[in-house]
Amino acid sequence: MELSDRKTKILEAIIKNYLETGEPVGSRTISKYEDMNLSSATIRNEMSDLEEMGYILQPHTSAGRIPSDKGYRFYVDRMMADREKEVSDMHEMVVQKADQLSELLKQVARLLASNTNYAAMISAPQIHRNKLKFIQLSKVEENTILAVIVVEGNILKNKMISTDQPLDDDTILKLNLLLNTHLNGLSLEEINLGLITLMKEQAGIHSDVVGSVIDAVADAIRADENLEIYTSGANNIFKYPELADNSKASEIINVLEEKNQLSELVSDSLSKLNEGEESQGHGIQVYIGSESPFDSMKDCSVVTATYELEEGMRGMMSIIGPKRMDYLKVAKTLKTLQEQLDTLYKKKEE
Amino acid sequence: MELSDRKTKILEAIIKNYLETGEPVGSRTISKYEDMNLSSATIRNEMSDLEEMGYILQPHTSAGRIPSDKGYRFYVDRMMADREKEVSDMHEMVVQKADQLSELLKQVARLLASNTNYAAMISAPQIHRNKLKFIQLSKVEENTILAVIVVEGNILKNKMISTDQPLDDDTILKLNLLLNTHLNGLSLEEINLGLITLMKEQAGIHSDVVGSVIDAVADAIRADENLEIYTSGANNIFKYPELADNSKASEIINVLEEKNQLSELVSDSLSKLNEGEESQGHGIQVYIGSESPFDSMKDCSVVTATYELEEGMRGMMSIIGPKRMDYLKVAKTLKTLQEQLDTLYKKKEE
DNA sequence: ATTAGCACTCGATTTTAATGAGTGCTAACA
DNA sequence: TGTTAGCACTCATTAAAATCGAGTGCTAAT
Repeated sequence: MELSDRKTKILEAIIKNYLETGEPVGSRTISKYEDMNLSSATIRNEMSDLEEMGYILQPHTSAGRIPSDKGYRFYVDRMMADREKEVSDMHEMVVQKADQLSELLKQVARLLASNTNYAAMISAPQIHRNKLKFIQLSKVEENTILAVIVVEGNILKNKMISTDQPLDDDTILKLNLLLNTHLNGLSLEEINLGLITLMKEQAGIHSDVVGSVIDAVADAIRADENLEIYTSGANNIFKYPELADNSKASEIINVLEEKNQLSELVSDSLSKLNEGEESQGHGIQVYIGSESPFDSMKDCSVVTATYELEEGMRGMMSIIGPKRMDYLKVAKTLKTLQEQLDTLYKKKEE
Repeated sequence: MELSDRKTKILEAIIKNYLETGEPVGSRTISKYEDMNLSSATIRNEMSDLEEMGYILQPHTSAGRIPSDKGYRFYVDRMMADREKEVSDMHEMVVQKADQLSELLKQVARLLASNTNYAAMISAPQIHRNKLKFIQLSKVEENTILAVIVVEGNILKNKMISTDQPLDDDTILKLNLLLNTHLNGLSLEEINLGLITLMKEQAGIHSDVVGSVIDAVADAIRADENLEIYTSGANNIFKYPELADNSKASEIINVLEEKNQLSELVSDSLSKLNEGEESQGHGIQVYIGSESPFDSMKDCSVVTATYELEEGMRGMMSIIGPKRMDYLKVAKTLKTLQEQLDTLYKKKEE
């Protein structure tokens, strides 16, 4: 069967109404719309077709219709297409510059949640081009030295290293030189066993220090493993009765708190974006119900967007809410913040 | 009225039963206990007295009795007193050493939550004796230098500083020397305006760099402001019907997620502990219902314990659950982890 | 092709009744 | 005088029944 213009119009009306009310919508309701000069009976017939086509469904016999995942998908795709419709009732939403990256991210998460009334999360940016830039050893205590490792993108890693014997300043200077001359500018792959052995040899009795430093370097470069994620507005889900029931709420809260599933989502979303699926504009992805990469979100929709803070430093933010979320507003909010983060970066550049 | 032995026994029986069932307990139930050779009528009379004295209350006429906050308090104090009763059915609860402090804390939070079936939180340790130990400037890029600041207790703070003109290695060395000779060993109070001005003068055209570094030092020393807190097991609250109702759950989840109230709790609890109120053994504090420092926890009990990771690095962990929580087990669990963290520290020392 | 009309369905809400755990009080008892 | 059996009463909870009404599908008329 074809999706006629009229069917489209009716489907859209159903979804819009359901988004607002959260209640199944009946034929009568639709027929009362001004620009819909049809009787409820006609609407019923069309609805019956739409149901057969899989766009809507009945929670039970003799109830109104609600959108199916397919129906939502139709709506979202359509909405994304004509995005010229600007939503203008945006809250004040200004990202303050923060000297701590973590503070900035927390702030953004909070903004997202409070503006949308859904739950929000944001991941710290992941680095892509991970080359070692710089190593600095310094003596902190008699038997303790501090290694500071700087990776491209100015990501830092600190490590305290205890030594058997006290090291004098001169030795530290030498080790510093040794490490920097050998390792600077290298990526993880380029630091091979041969190189490590060579350096250990040259370090003589201090080879254990070199070993520790190299471990720290490895940690610093693949920092994405312990991907930091910040969330906000988890309690917003209680505003939507369809999510507020105990077992569902518990599951969602758990996902938001334990974060490990979220980090999968981040990887998934980032990699999809990198594959160049930018067709849907500005890298905004929508997962509706069962489209989500994991089960625990099957009653929710997740809208994700990437952001780029500095060259190559990409992170992801997302909104988690009921399927009947206000997709338009959410997309708009995400986009606004995307732009703001972008601007913030540019300012920094100057 | 006096709390006779018999009243005490009955009160304890009521509370114990309520902790298990979560239901109001009636006179008949108590009278059936083997070691309680009294008829339900007698129990009723005693209960009536206990209610008058404020230890128990009726949710409504003709319902059984439940403990009041005062009743819980009585029970907890008593329980804390004879703590020789060891609970032995502890889960495997071994803290793995982690090189990242944050990983360690997350792990502990998770252990607490999974062992108790309540929500858990832990704060990163706060430093008390905050003296500057060491500053290291290094050049990272042409116009960027990195300042690493080490404070007593080996807390680190990094800051990237952009400069107007490029700095040569020699200048950096000089600034390093300048900063370290003047500032080492000083606390926040001791770094006064006079000293700062003096240093800026000596730095000549590079006074702005000195300024930036001093800012970073200030940040590092009062690091307690952005006190990190980790939570786990928030969804456990759904296991207790009296907390699982939407508005209450929402409030609790919110507190756990937004953390700022928790950090007040941390300060409160740490300062109380520092005042030497160690009478209740091992620094374990119990807040029952309205005893809690904030309203949002009025339906919960909060049990807190401090831990000490290294000399002077004290943090706080706590369990948040229903008033009818298993106080004994919770106290035991906290104590076990306290000890483990302690051991971990000692191992590190060797 | 559209629509008015009508019987029918079924979740939700309200009403009513039944249940039973628990109380307070009184009078009898040791 | 403290303890207890007995009884009338209360009231949340549960179950069952009745009612409501939004919504449907189908049919016959336009």
